Parts: sequence; structure tokens; C-alpha cells
Amino acid sequence: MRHGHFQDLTAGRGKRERTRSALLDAAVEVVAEKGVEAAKISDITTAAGLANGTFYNHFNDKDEILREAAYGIAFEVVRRLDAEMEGIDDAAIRVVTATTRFVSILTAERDWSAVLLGGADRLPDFREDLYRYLRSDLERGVAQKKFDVEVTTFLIDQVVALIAVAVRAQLHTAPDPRLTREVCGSVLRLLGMTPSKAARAIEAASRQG
Amino acid sequence: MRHGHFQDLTAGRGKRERTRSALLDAAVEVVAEKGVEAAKISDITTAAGLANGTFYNHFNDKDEILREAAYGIAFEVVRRLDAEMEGIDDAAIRVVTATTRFVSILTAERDWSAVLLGGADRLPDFREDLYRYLRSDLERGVAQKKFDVEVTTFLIDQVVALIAVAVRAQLHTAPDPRLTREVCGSVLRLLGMTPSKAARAIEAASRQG
Amino acid sequence: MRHGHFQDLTAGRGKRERTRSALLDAAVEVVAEKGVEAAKISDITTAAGLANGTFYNHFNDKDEILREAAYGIAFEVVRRLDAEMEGIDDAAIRVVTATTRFVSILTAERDWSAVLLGGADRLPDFREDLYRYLRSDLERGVAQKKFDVEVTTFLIDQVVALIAVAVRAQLHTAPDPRLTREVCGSVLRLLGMTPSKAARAIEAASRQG
Amino acid sequence: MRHGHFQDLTAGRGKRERTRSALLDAAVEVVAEKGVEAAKISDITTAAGLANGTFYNHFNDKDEILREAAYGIAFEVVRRLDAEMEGIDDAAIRVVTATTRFVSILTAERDWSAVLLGGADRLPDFREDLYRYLRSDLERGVAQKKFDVEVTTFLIDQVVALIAVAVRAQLHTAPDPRLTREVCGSVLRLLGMTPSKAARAIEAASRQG
DNA sequence: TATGAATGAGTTTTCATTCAT
DNA sequence: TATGAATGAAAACTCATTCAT
Repeated sequence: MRHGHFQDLTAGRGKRERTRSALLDAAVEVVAEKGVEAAKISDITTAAGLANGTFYNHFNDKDEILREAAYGIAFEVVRRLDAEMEGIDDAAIRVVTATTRFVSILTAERDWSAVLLGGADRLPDFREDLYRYLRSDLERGVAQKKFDVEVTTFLIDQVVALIAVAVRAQLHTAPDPRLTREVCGSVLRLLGMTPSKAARAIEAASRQG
Repeated sequence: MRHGHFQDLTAGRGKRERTRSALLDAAVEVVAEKGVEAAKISDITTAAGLANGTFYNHFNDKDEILREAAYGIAFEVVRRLDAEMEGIDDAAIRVVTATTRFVSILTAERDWSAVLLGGADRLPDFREDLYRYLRSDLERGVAQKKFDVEVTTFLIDQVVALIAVAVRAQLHTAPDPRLTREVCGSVLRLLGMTPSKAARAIEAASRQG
Repeated sequence: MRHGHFQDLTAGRGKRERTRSALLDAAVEVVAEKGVEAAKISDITTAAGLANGTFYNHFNDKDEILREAAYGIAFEVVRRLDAEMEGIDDAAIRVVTATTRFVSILTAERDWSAVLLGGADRLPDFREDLYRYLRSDLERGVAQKKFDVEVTTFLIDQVVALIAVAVRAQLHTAPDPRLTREVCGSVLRLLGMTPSKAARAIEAASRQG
Repeated sequence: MRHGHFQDLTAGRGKRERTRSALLDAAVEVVAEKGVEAAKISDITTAAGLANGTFYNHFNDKDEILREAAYGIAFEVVRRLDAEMEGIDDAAIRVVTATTRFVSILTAERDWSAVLLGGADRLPDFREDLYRYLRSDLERGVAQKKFDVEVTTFLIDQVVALIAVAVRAQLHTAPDPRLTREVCGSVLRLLGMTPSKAARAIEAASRQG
């Protein structure tokens, strides 16, 4: 363990908080490396440089720590996204920006993807937040006559799946902006834009970002 | 355990084959119920009505039986698909038909999805087959000027992800043809068709099917 | 482990039953030696000459094996008692005989006491049987005008407590028939007999036994 | 934790003493609730509203605190008993009074029983005191020709066992003076009094008390 | 081949005890 | 002295795998 998002959050805080964060960061690291199922409690404590039993001073079981890790990461991702979205009015550009940024965050913080993907069903409320968020952008696009679709949960599922493909594709290789750009095009076309309009929106977004 | 695909395949055959099939069917059933990781060897033998140790007369470990189950199922899915695709020339209609049929097979045989989804990376060669297959249809569509995209593996990843969304959406509910139809539209738009052309292609495909 | 009651019971039976019995006998032995709380699962399997995990092929936890051991022993004690009580009509002699025999069984099979005493509350139904049994003898004594008490559950509690004192007293020393005889007197006096009548009844019982 | 016997004892004293008492009271409470074996050190400190490690500033282990708690309680019980016994000459009335009072103390201070019963073998010297005490009353009864028994340790074991039955019977229900009275009769009969004389002694004792 | 009991390494989990603050 | 987080030995429990029948 070197540092980690959770330890950053609790840097000045009490010892308990810092140990807890060390465990959370270690969990993220271990899950990224070995997968959710293969991650043992002892892997986590070892990665955190702590004794085995210490785990149980802070969490009841693997599920609990993973849920919390996933939630913390999700929260941070949203926080970073939010910052970039402010002031963007055009729905297409919003979608492109969000997608691009999302993928870029997850390819920068590689370990996060495994926890987020592996813990998707651990985060029903986060999922709801994310979906509300996306839904508002999609509806804005429909209102702006940019998108030609009916906005349903099922549609959002599809958008999310496309973005996940982009994340996964860059998970084990160097980040490749072209893939991200491609998937932005895919999302826009999925939402009913023609290939050419989609391409133009991406162009506009990249100028603006 | 009642019957199962693998037992159908080996109905008249020798005892060894039939036992083996019972294990494969049981594995599919158990994985569908509890997931790949939670499925224990003993769950499989129990579901098959066999003794614990019998497993090792046929397979070396869980991975092996799952790979084989996934492969057998994948093979059967392709077989059924192939039958329906013959004689269809229009790429858009081919894609719609394949998608529709694929989803319909997996929603009919519910247990198959879990094995296929959970065993995706266990089937590198099947994946290749599937991708070659899809690729030819997509390229045909580009040649026919129906699709306006560059056909890459990454694009196929996206198409597959959309189809998977449709399967997953119907996994725990009654099958809903509207969802399947919707996802067909999504795929066609993803491939660069306009919403209206996509809708028309779906219409045409459903008349033809 | 040498032999043991439970292994005697399952001598000719299948392997599963015999292993199970070995565990039960080992549990009795270990509990007698270290007490209920200090007895570890691994002590039991070691005493039985089995691997650790084997325990869980037969019982879910310590409580379960102890409950079963206590029940089996209780059953056997009752069986042996029953044999000796047949044909005795005089209630006082019945009580003396039962007490004497009970104490003698438990001092002969030393290990049984710990399990029976330690598992008393694990055996609600056995307790009920035992109480019904005692109650009938006490009521018989009242009907015969030998005993001058009101027969209540609370009274039986007291009789049982006196007998337990006799068992405990001989648990860690050589059996001493005088103690048993003494406690028989105590029980009869408790039940309202005069010291001299009580003494005579004991005399009579010992002639008869 | 509200108050407790040990805190009463050290009310005005220094902090160290008061903390120590809080632990003792907590130990009594916890043992009453969960039993000796199940009581964890951390249960005790938690019940005392203290930190985990504080325990070791005062006691070395669970055994030590329980021994001390049992001793303190035993001491207090004897103190209260003594007060009531003064000036009673008749041995039968002494026994009835002691029994009645003892049971009434333990049913009033419910938590004490568990510690006393569970810690019986932790208190060899207290046991000796108690036995000397009882022995002198029994011998007095024999000298007064009230009791018709040989006074042995084994006999005292039996008397104590009967009293314990009365305590236990009222442990989880509301106190019931009839049970106590009943057990007084049992003790007197055990000691060789006839039922009618025993009844009269109890009558006399209750008039006197 | 099928059986299913036994195995024991691998993990989880508990909790008395230590120790820096 | 009090704190309470960390420790790690010890115990419980799981389950893939072996093997005698």
C-alpha cells in the first residue's frame, strides 16, 4: 500500500479513521488485482499492513467493506464529474463530456473499475442517483430535439453498458482516447443522432473541454 | 433436475455419457441459481442426483465443467441461430433477426444466460466465432451502405453489450418482446442508421420472421 | 478412544454410523475430562482419531453433538433402570432402588455424569420423561400412605438435586455405597418418612435387590 | 449499569476503587445475563461504561474478577444473614430462618445467584465458612434432639443442594414465598424431623421472623 | 464407474491481551 | 490511570479432493 483515495480523505483524522481507510484502500487494491470473489480478508489486511483481526474491528465481512469502498468511490467519481459538467447546456455535449470524463477517471484510477463493476449490485441507491443524473441529460436532449428516443430505464441501461465497454477496453491496456471518442459517438447514435451530427457534437465537446 | 439440454443430446448413449450430461445440466442449473462463484461441486452433484466423488470421474474441476457447459450451450445457440439466418440478405434484417432470436433463445432457456455471461472469458474460441459471425454481418451492412461505421472489434463489443443488456433485463421477469425490439433499434442506430430507417428495418424483419 | 457406548450400539452398522458413534463417544470422553465449555471440536475429533473436518460431516456444532450424546446416554440410563424396576410394588423400595441404581450406573460409567449434568437444559423432553417417571413413583407412595408430601414438580426438583449430590460426591473418588445409601435415606425422609421407617425401607430394598 | 453492590461499598472512596467496583458490578450483571463462560471481558467493560483495556488495570483475568465478585457477594450475604440469626436458639428455627433469609436475599438480588452458583468452586474458603456455619446449626439440632441424623459434610451438601433448588426455581419468575416455605419443610424432614414437626417449626419461625 | 466418507489445507472469525497515547 | 486500536494465537468452519469399497 502506498496511499489511496480513502487515506487521503482521512489524512488528519484519528487513528481509527486512518486504519479504516487503509483497509478500504487495500480492499480496492486487492479486488482490482484478484477480483471480488478471490479477494480474501487476509489479503486485504496484509495489503494494508495490518493484523488479521484488525479487519473485524472495522467491518463485519467482505461484503460490508466492499459496499463501503464502492460507495466511497462512486461518490468521488460523481464529485469529480459534477465539477466538469457545470455550465454546459447542450445535452449532446453534456453526454459526451460526462462519458469522456467518466472513462478518463476510471482509466486514471485503474483499481476503481473492478470495485465499481464488481459492486454494481451492492449499490442500489448509487445506481439510482447515477440514473437520475443521466436521465435528466437524456431528457434535456430530447427537449432540445437533439436525441430522438424515448427515455426509459432500459435505455439508460444501454448507455451505461456502452460506457462500461469503453472502460473495460482500457482496463488492461494503456488508455486510448480514440476508444473513448468512439464510444461517445456510439452513445449519441444510440440516442438517435445521425453519425455526422454525432461526430460534430464530439468535435464541439473536445473544443470546449 | 428434470431433463436438460445435455441429457437430450446423449439420450440413447452409454451410461458414462449420460452421467456426464447430468452433471453438465446440473452445473447449468446451479450456476443459474447461485452464480458461478457460489456454486460448489457438491451442489452440482447433488442437483444431478449423484454422489460427490462422481464429479471427478468426468471433470477435473469446476472450471472445466463450466467451460464445457458454456461451450455446449454456445454451440447450441449458434446452431439455432444459424437455422434462422439462412437466406437473409439484407444486413439490417440479419442483425435484427440475429439479435431477436438470440435474446429469445436465452429468455426461453433462462438458465443458459448465467453460464454464458459468467463464462464469457472461458470461451475465447467461441467468442472469436461469434465475433467473426457478427463482423461479417456488420461489414455486409457497410458494403450495402446501410451501416455508417467502422467495423472494429471494439464496435462489436458494444453491440454484444447492448444485446446482453436486453437479455439481463428479461432474466428475472417475464420475457417482454418490446424490450427486444427496442434493443434492436439501439443496435441499428449504434451502427449508424437513423432512427426512422432503423424502425423500418425492424418492421421489415418482423414481417419476414 | 477405546470403545464407548455409542460404538457398541452401531457395531455392525455402516461406516457413517460408526464414525458418528466414534465422535459421540469422543465427545463424552472429552467433556468428562475438560468440561462442556472447554471442550473444543478439535479435541473431540482428535480423541476420535479423526480429521478435524470430519466433525462437520456429522454435526453442525458442539451443541448438536452434546445434545445428542446427552440424549443417547439418558436413554440408555433409563433403559437400564427400567429393567430393574419391574415387579417392585412398594413405592419406597422403588424409590430406593431407582436412586441406588441410578447412582451406581453413573459412578460405573463415570464419563456420563458430566454430559448429563452439563447437558441437563439441552434435554427438555428427556427431563419431562424422567419427571413423569419419578412422579408416578412418588404418587404411588402417597397412595400407599408411605410418603407424606404433596407431589409437585418442585418436589421432584429436590429429589433430583439430592440424587445429583450423591453422583457428584462419587465422581472424583472411588464409589462409596454408603453415600448412596445415605442419600436414599435423605430422599425418603424428604418425602415424609420418619428416619426409622426410611432406614427400614432401605434395608428391605437392599435385601430385595 | 445503574448502581450495584460494589459501587455502594466504595461510594466515597478514590477513583481507582470506584472504577474497580464498577467492573465488579458489571461482571455480576453480565454473568447473570449470559452465564460465566459466555461472559467476555469486553462485555464487562462495556457494561461498566469503561474502555476495554481498563480491565487489566484492576484484574488479571476473568477468573480473578469473578472470584472477587463471588467473594464480595458471599460476604455480603453472610453479613445480612448473621444479623438475622442472632438470638435464635432453637436449631430448627435457625435452619428455617437461615434458609428463608438466604433464598429471599438471592431472589431480591437476582444477579447474585448466577455468580454464586457459577463461582461455587472459586470460593473454597467461603464454602468452608458456610459449611462450618451450617454444621454448627445442624449439630445444635442434633444436641437438642430435634434432628435425627449424622452430621456429615455430605449431609450439608444435600441441604445446600435443596436450598439451591429453591433459589433456582425463583430465578426466572417472580419470588414465591410458598416455594421457600416448602423447601424449609424439605430441609427439616431431610434432617429427620417428621412432616408435622417440620411444619410446626416453620410456623414458629414465621411468627418469630 | 459410482459411491460417499474422510481428509486437511485454507479461511474466517473470535477475543484475551498488549501498548502507545 | 484510562483509553481503545491493534494484535495474533486459537478456534471454528468450508469444501475441493482423495480413496477404499
